[in-house]
Order: sequence, then structure tokens, then C-alpha cells
Amino acid sequence: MSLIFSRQCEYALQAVLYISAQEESKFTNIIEISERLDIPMPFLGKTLQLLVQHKVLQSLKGPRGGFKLAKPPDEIALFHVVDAIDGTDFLTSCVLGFSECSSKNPCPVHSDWGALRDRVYQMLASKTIADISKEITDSKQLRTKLRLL
Amino acid sequence: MSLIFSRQCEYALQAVLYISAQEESKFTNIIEISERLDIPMPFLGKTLQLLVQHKVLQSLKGPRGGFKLAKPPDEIALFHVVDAIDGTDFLTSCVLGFSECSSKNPCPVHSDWGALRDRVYQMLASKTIADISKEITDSKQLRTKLRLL
DNA sequence: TAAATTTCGGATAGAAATGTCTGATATATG
DNA sequence: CATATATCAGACATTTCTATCCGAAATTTA
Repeated sequence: MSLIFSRQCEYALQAVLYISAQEESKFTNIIEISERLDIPMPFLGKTLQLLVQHKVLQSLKGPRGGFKLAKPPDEIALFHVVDAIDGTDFLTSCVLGFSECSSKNPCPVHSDWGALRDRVYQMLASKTIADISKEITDSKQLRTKLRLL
Repeated sequence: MSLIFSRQCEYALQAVLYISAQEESKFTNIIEISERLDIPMPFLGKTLQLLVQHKVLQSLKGPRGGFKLAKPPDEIALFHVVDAIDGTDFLTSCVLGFSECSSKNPCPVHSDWGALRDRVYQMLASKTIADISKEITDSKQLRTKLRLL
């Protein structure tokens, strides 16, 4: 099986988008997120803890507690979420798995893949939660997908 | 951890490139490939079997046996190897993990990611073993990387 | 201050991917 | 035809990722 992001990273991205679509000052709890997005609750807990540690989210314990964005949505790029969960190895590691692969010692697809990888990074780094929130507001389809009614 | 291709797929790509760099009519055995490329031998065996089943490679048992390309190198694209090992889900599955995601029901990054994915496919489908063999012939660095002396 | 709620942290369990082992099967060579 | 070589096939082991469980800590509310 080939995949771009780990399942945990997919959960993280979905959850951050869900949280970002809530009222900005409100803390959203795990129970709600896991039920709406159909993500196993304890695993989502671990995942959101990672995002808190990486200062993507802010948490609050106790009644009315939960999670909200740690920064304004235009300061959180998708890349920050991916970085917190999966790390950034995919930006530098060789797509063919050669351990010593660099521009000075390239694999047979080094330059081809490098160009594509740069585009992936550009997309992830430039796309912010604010951008996506705007799209969500403008699209009923997206609200449905994120279970926002 | 995020990765584009599974480790098994990386092994497969490396092995096919190694085989393609050998004399065309010769069968190359697993022992040689696994030692040169530092791939666990039994696992490489399973992997090459998959490539035989998908008609990327041809095998021969017994003395002087081993593996060689099943078709002329200009008829084998990198995509065929990836397809045989990892499959093609990455071309259609949602990068955010939403199960129902399509152009009619897109996720927040559907179009952005779709464009990138198309480029990845283009690269994999257009790059053939013959293309790479030529590069290898022209580059001492590549021969070193593939342990071809 | 007591009780209820919710995240946090560590230990454990299950599933999937990766890696290993053993014997069977086929082929070349003497 | 016997032997050595190499792939093939299935079972098994290990590692990594995903998922679960339980109790502790913090915060709100009554």
C-alpha cells in the first residue's frame, strides 16, 4: 500500500479543519470531533496532544474544555499539521529508497521527483487554515463533508 | 511517518533498475541483487515474484536461473512497477482521508492535490526503464549507486 | 469544597507491514 | 539420471502503526 500521509496525519488534518470551522473562541471536545468525523476517540486524543505540543492547537481540561486553534487561522498552514504528525522526511528522503541520495549523488529520478516534491511542499506551505475556512464557508458541500450542519 | 511508496515498492524499483543494467539476455539471481542493493533476500524474493506475476519480470528456476525483464525496457514504465507492488489507490484516494471524495463532492484540497497527483502519474508513466538505463550508462555516479562496477 | 467533565500520560492490545525459515518444484549440467 | 542451483509457496516471527484501557491531573460548576 502506498500513501502520502499516515492515517494519523489524515485524522489530524480533518480534525484541525473541523475545529477551525467552529466558533473561534470555543473549545471543541474530542467526543464531538470523533463522532462527527468517525475517528476512534482515544487515538484522536493522542493525535490532538501532538498538535498541542507543536503549538498548532491549544487545549483546556475540564468542563467546557477541549481544543481550539493556538494561532490565527492564517498563520497555520497545512504543512504545520503534517510536520507535527508525520515529520518532514518526505521532503528529503529518496523516493527510490537509496540512503545516500543528493543533488551531488542523485538517484535516477532525483531531479524529476525533486521538482514534484517541491510543488507538494509549496502547496502544503501556502495553503492555510484561513484559506480553507473561506472555501468551507462558501461551499455547502464542504460543510456537509466536515459534518458541519 | 509519511511515505510515497512502501518499502517493498522501493526494493522493487531498485531491483528492476539493477536487473535492467545487466546484460539483456542474462538472468540475475536474488543473491546477487540482495547483496548489492542491501535488501533482505527472502523479502526480495516475494517482491520479485509479484513482479513476475505482473509480467514486469521473467524468472527461471535452477542453475543459471534468476530474473530478467519480461519486456523490452522501453515498454516498462516506473508506473508498472509501482502498480504491481503498491497498486493505484494513491491516484484516486483522498489525501485527507475522506472516504467519499470526488470532483462532485470534493474535499478542501481536492483540486490542488489532484493536479499534483496527475503530475506524479505523468512522471511515473512516461519514465521508462530504457530512459533510465540510458542515464545510467551516461553517469558513473548512477552506476556506483546501483553497485554496478 | 465537592462533583462532574475533559484532557493528559503510560501501559497494553490488535492489525498491518516487513522480515525469516523451511521444504517443494523446476532446470541446467555432468 | 543424479546432483546442484535457484525460484516458488506457505507458515511463522518481528516490528511498526493503529487502537484501546485506565487512572491522574486540571478546570468548571453547583
